[in-house]
Formats: sequence, structure tokens, C-alpha cells
Amino acid sequence: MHKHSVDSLIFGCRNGHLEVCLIQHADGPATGQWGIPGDFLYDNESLEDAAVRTLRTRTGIDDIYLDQLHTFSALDRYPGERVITTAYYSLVRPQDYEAVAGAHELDAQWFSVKQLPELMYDHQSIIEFGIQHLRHKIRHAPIGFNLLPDKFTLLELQKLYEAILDIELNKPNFRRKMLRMDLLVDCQEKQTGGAHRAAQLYRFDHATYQNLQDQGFVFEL
Amino acid sequence: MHKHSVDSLIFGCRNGHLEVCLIQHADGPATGQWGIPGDFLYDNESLEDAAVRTLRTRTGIDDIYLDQLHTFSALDRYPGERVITTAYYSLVRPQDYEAVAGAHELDAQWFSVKQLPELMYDHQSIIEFGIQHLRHKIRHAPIGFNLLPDKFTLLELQKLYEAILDIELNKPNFRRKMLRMDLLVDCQEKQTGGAHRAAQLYRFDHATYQNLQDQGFVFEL
DNA sequence: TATAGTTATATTCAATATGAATATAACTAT
DNA sequence: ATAGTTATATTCATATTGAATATAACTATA
Repeated sequence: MHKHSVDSLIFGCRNGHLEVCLIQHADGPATGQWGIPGDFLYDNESLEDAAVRTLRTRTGIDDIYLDQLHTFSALDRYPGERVITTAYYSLVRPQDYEAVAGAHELDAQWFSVKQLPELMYDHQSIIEFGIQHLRHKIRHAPIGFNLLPDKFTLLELQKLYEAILDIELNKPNFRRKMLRMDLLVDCQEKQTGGAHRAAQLYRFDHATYQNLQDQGFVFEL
Repeated sequence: MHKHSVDSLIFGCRNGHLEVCLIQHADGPATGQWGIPGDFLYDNESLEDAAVRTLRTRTGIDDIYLDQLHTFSALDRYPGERVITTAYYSLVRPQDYEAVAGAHELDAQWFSVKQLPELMYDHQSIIEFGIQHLRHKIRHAPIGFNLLPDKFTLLELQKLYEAILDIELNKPNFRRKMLRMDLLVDCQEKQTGGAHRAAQLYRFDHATYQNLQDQGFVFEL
């Protein structure tokens, strides 16, 4: 027999770096070790519900949409017993979701994916899997906007894509392409506090995107 | 506690129609009903291994590459007990893989996805999930070539895409796009037995694709 | 053997998109 | 008022795309 767990990869983006929220365990076989927030599945809940519940109890992060990533089932991925895990992922603004350790954690923190601590079990490879999937997904669905405030500049959007895709984009061409999609609404406001020319603020038009999607439009970047 | 099973969606393409291989159960709670080939996970195998094993025993289909699709965990998707299932999928040529019922099936057959029999459990929605995923995947990875013989015509390739995407493509433009990718090798042979002009035969160059992929090329259609 | 019909295949045209480069606008600091 | 920097727009050459047109090559028939 085996047990089933869920693990939730919560990605964020800050200062041009892709980050992931991790917890340091206070008990169990991985006491003291860092890992992806998650826990065992209850008998009376779906994997989706379990992902939501365990994320809240482990990190305090709540009320976000989790997408299923992959189910990992190596026989020896957990010491002493068989545990299969289904990983989920989401993108959030780290500024909106302070990582707070739950009752069974020593700590909860955001880490740059380029500076991860040593991780328990197969969590390193789960994170790598998630990063590859995210890089693909962000070019085919407008999930990147979840990482931005309601009003953002095109430079913020570009840096987001550069952080996740780990590439450098050409600013004028990126702007032209994004604006040409007609998914962004001009807020008629300018960014403030900048040292140079104030940038225009935009917001993502979910309704327009939904309408276009219903008509066969496919987001591609 | 719960049990875990695997279900394998084997898609094929014939006569311009997307097909899926199904089995008719001979025992268990679904006796007489059609469903996706699969079975319960053993304690000493991974989900991947289980998918391969159960596909072979249920349908005789062997030696194919299975990609993980999604894990379904609704509480009541199985009568009387909790069963979580991880679905896999693959694309094969139906002509190469005669569906043969195993020892625990009444029958095994290829069905057009547009003419499915009544299916057990949540297999209808699993298939629909798989179709949507396939439609996305086939445009971003050259998996469609698995459905073609080693040597094929561009019209065969086009009809494949039309069958899966359920759209109509423009032949001259499709040809130009496919040839421009430089992933097809001219076999220097013509199709035979046709009633009109014989079409050129091509084959997919896996090595070239691998090399291009290593250099950052992304297949997109 | 010549021809008609059909399909495979190529090419053309106008419109659109892309990558790189250049240009202009507008902000702050001095 | 001006310099410096960044945001933003525009230009240019090239590539791609969608639709349409054209040509090639095959079989069947007379």
C-alpha cells in the first residue's frame, strides 16, 4: 500500500528573479530540512482540495488558483515507505503573500530558484520540472499577469518574462507585440516616483481575453 | 485509505478521424462496459511502469512511449471505494497496433472520438481532457509524426493535423510551412497506386529535430 | 499517342509580423 | 533652460502568412 501527498510550487517574481516559496520542516523525517509546502492527502478530499488546504496550513498562503503539474511515483522518493505525490503550481506576487510558517514548520521563505537551499527528497527535481513547465506555459497562457499588480508598466511585464524565461527581450519589439494583442487596457495613468520619464500604466483585460479565447484566439508569446 | 490506478489513452488516426483504443471489461464493477485501458498500481512499480504493464495486458499494445496526462481524484469517481487514477496518453498508428482483448476483457477496439460508446466512471471526461491536451501538444511538439508511417506524404500529414485539431488547413500554405521547418527529408520516392499525380514521400528527421532543439529551436505549428 | 481530368506542387501577391536600429517624447536633476 | 536618462514610437529590411493563381505530373480514355 502507499500514501499520497500533495506538494505546491508557489512561484513568484521579485527584482527580476523567479522565486519559489519553501518551508523548513519542524517534525517528521525531514526535520530541519527545506522543502516544497505540502502534506498527506485526507480520505475525504480531492487532490485539488488537499493542495489548497496544505498550502494554507503550511505557509498561510490562501485563496489562489493551483494548476496540477505532475504526479511523481518513484518507489524510493520517501524514506521508509511508499509515498506518491501530486505536485501543483501557481504564480503569485510575493509582495501579496508573505510566507508565514505554520504550526509544524520552523520557517517559510521565498527563495530565488537560482539560490535554492539543499532540499529534501526529490523536491529539487520537482522544482526543476515545474520551472520547465512554467517556461512553456507562460508563453501559451497569460498566467504571467498573476505576478503583476493590477496596474503595471510594460517594462515590469517584460522583466517578468525575462526572469521566467531567463532570456533578454528587445524592449521596443516586446512593447509592440504586447500592445498589438489588444489585451492590455491603458489606465490613462503614469507611474510615479521614477527618476526619468514616467511610464504608462496598463492592466490586463480578462474579459476581452475570455471573449477572444471563446472565438479561438490563442495567446502566444 | 485509497487505491491508485492508471489509465492509458491511446490515440490513433485513421481515415481522417481521431480514434482512441478502448476495452470492454469482463469482470469487476464495470463488467460489460467500455473504458480506457488501465488497472491498479502494484506496490513495487512506478506509475509509468504500471501504465506500460496495464496497457500491454489489457490490449496487447506494447513498446510505446506514454506521457503523463493528469491525475484524477474525485471522491466518488469509482463505485464503493476511493480510487485515484493517473492518466497517460500516447499516439500510435492504429494499423500498427491491432487492439486485442486480454484475458480480462470481452473486447478491445478502436473508436472514433466522435462516436464513443457509453463509458464507465469518469472516462468520458478523461478522454475529453486528453483530446484538449493533445490538440495543444501536437502544435508544440512533433508528436503527430508517431501516427504516420516512416514514409508519408504531406497530404497525409495535413489530414492528420486536421483530424486532431478539427480544423481545415490550406494545402499550399501548410506544405510551405512544413517544408520551411527543414525537419522533413525528401525520400526521393513517389507514392504509388494513386489515380492522379503521385505525391512525394517524406520522412521526419528525428536527429535534425534533436539537434535544433538542443540549440533552442521550438516546434510550433 | 494525344488529350481531359484531377491532384500534387509551386509561385505570386498583398498584408502582416518580426528583428534591429533609429528617432522622438517626457520625465528628473542640476 | 538644459543635460541625461528612460519610455515610447517609428522606420527599414526581411520574413511569414493567407488567399489566389499557376504549373506539373499522374491516370483513364478515346
